[in-house]
Amino acid sequence: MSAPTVYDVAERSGVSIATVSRVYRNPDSVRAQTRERVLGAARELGYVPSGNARGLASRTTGVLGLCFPDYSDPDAETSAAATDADDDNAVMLYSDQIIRGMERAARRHGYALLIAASLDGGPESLVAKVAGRVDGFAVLSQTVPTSDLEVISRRLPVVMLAGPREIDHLDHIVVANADGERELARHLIQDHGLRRPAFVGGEVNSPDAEARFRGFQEACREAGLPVPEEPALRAGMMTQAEGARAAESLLDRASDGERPDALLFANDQMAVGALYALERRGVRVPEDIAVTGFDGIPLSRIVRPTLTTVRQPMQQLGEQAVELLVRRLGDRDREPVSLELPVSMARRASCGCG
Amino acid sequence: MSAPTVYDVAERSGVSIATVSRVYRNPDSVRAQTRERVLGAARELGYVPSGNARGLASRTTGVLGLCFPDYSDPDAETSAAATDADDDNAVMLYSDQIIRGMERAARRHGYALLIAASLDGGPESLVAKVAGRVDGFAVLSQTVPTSDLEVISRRLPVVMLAGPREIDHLDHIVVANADGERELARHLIQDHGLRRPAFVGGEVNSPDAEARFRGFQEACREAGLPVPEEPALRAGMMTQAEGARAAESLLDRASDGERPDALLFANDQMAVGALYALERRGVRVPEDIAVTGFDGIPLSRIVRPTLTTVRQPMQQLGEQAVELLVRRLGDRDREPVSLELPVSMARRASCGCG
DNA sequence: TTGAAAGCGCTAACAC
DNA sequence: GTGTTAGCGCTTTCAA
Repeated sequence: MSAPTVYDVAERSGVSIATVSRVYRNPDSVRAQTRERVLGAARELGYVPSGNARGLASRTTGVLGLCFPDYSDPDAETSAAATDADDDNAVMLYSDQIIRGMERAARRHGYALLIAASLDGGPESLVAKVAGRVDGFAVLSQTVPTSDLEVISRRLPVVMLAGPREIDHLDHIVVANADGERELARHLIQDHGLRRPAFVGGEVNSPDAEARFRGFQEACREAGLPVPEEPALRAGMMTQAEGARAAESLLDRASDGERPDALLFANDQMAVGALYALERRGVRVPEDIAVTGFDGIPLSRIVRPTLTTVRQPMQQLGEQAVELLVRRLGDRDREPVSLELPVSMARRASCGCG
Repeated sequence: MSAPTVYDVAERSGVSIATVSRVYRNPDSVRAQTRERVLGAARELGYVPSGNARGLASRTTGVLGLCFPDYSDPDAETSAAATDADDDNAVMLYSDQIIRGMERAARRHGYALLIAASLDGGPESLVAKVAGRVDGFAVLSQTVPTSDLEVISRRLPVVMLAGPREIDHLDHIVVANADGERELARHLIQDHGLRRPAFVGGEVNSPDAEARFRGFQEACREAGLPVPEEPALRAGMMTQAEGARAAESLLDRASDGERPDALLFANDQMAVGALYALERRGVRVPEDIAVTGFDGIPLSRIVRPTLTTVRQPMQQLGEQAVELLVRRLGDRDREPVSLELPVSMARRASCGCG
């Protein structure tokens, strides 16, 4: 009593397996009466076509994939307002937004979406699993070893998301990190008259953080301010805890005269952590010091003061990823493209705009 | 030059296809030296094992699925605070939370997650697609015709989420709708001394909304208030727009003396819509009238006044769904279970707790 | 430890 | 319209 197959359905409805197959793949190519008979038998038997067998025979799966890292911030602080632990789970992460964007776009094109967060493994790794079950997939940068992608991308379309273009024959989408941070810094300098901005970055190998730093540098240059060679500080994980530490260490480090008048963080998590730390030390934001983030996570709108930041269009990123995959599926030989999605600035209270 | 297969790898590394297979399935059963040779050949060739072929041969996919309806509120109003359209996309939907919960739990168990939102179709429907590619899957109620589930669940584990138990041999998880609403109403009546609460429900066939209404009734009964037979009003889609309309119509309908002093909505979306409508009419919340929702969507914390509501543990729902699936995969004959997840109340400003 | 061979359930020519 | 017949690429006994 194993699962019924086309053979069972065919036998029960007195047709050939080819006809059964047709009923599912192309109903109109079968006489209505025959079709009903087949469908009837299928219900009675509890027949469900095997996606595997189908995929194997037709060499397509109708599924697109996404590999992403686990983006949750393990040491997020609970804000004063959000006393309920449950609420923190309601914060939307990058991955959630990308998934949403991809799922919708995929649906429009008739695909389902297979998702898997990174997990290391030998030959039988995450990617392998996803790669073997989809027609094409998107990868968030730093999720999958480049060498694996190198191999896999020879066999199916892969689009790289939000990182550097590690493999140049792949489609690739980034957000305008440098542009966004430049505009943000320019706003602080020009509109708020701040003169001693400090940028808190991430690790050197975080391309997003580095691009944002470049934007910061450009704004300094434009404004005739000293252009730092390096971020004032680098955080490893870019978490809230590290943002808090960074804020404190930056205040401690400097004598009053040279204390920065603006802290530009490479992401919102750090900026939020800094906000808490500054509050604890009685430093007022934005009166004593301005604080900005990057990403536009929902939390940035909930903290007090609300956080001035740059919104990343993550949902769009997901949608575009699907578009590129679908397009490449349609034409394997098209030129690889590299898209840059525009970002938009959210001027809020933490820079003095609120 | 089609994709390389085990045969290609086998030939190139001078072993049999069985050995190649073993290298991927059970590396330790192959001599280290042989293994390296195989792996080397695989890289050179750009070999990626076909999930389809694998699934077909082994009758398992290593994938769990989720079918959900599209939960986005098409006519959500932009709140005064959220002037930027982008921000609205950052609101986390049920589906996002369930997906997150399922993905994490699935990952822990070594599964990937296949997701697909409802879309209608003939024999080649959404479910069929998902069902054929997974080892088991969860379905949000009202997403898939019961008759389809009936058939499919004969062949693989299905767990029903957040609805009535349509098929009694299936595992099933609900949240404590009635309990939550009862507690909420009790709070309004006992702690805030409100005497004329009105419940705004959904369609009769929305089991969640009905369960919440039952909770409301119970609270009225307990308190010795008149127990309504029916919700004061029923909304079809339970959107913000309908919530706004409901609030207005309820105010218009009653003369001042019998105007309700509390509006309990069957979900947050409607409650938020009502908040906007009341503000437009100059009715103060909670001074003139209390408003509550149900669900605990992030927006409920962002609107002003903040919305008193009942939080649904959607992420847990996803996690539990995976647990049930995994358990059933381990033992097809276990008794079907029906879990009820506890909810928790969020007392906020819109009921006067602010 | 490795190989040979028989499927897994379906699709896709190609006949009829 | 419908049936026949090869595979699709892998796992899995069973032998060696």
